[in-house]
Amino acid sequence: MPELAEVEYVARQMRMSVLGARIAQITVAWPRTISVPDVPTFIHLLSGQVIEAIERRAKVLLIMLSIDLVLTVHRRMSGNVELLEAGAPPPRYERVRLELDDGRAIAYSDPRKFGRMALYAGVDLPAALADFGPEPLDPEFTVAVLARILASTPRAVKALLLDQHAIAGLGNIYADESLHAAGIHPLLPANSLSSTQIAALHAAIIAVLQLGIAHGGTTFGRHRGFYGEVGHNLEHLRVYQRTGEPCRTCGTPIVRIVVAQRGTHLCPNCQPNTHS
DNA sequence: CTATAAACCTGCTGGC
DNA sequence: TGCCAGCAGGTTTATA
Repeated sequence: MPELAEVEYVARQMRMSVLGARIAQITVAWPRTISVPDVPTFIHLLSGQVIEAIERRAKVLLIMLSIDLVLTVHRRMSGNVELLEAGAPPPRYERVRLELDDGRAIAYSDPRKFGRMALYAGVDLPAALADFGPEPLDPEFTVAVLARILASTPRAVKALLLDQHAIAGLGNIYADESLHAAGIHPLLPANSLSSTQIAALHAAIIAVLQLGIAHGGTTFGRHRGFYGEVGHNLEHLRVYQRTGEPCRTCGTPIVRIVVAQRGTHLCPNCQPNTHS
């Protein structure tokens, strides 16, 4: 769920509502949520910081603070970042809470406890984010860039799309949706795709992500927006979690296979296991 | 380099 | 209704 589209949507919401707010008090209910630095230092450094900007890289939310500090949040499988109005009850599974000096609070909840927060000095941020591939929605992500990534390996194309070192921000949902929209079978070797297929995949990745953002993300399970609301992209998905249901393009039942240890959904008619 | 499995965690679903 | 196995949006690390 929290893939690029979900993180981007929340980042945009945060820009509308918490820029300029000061963090007054920090509570850490599950210490392992904080990967770096240690919890006492984390709390000490964060206290009194003003939220100056909100950005995103891959699936990581970046909260830029005063005094050249950056708070990063990776929600992994089940994390949510939500705004609590003054007096609002905490969400279930709250792991970290940032109380703002205006009475509101930013709550991080995460039932599975996989998500992580970290605090970096600005100078250390580039190194922390260095291993990500290009941003799919950045103008620099051209067909030629995608072609070069695909040509570099014989791995299954779906496995490559999930690899954050290759391309940043795609997860299981949007990888499946991108491949369906492009008419490409997930098991095809990445370096076997035709130039026509590469161009189709490039367009599909961008379209699928932009649609996901426009719909407020895909709530399959527990993704929530910054104001606690569900995203509506689930009803627009064409293959993900639709095993056995008719393809919205041709009516053929959607099939589920396993690729790179991940459930993978495809239309065997729209996504033939061949090139051209 | 590539692939696979396990680990980190808990909740939910489906089968019996 | 109740219990249990298996599965889930992600990433990292160890092993082959």
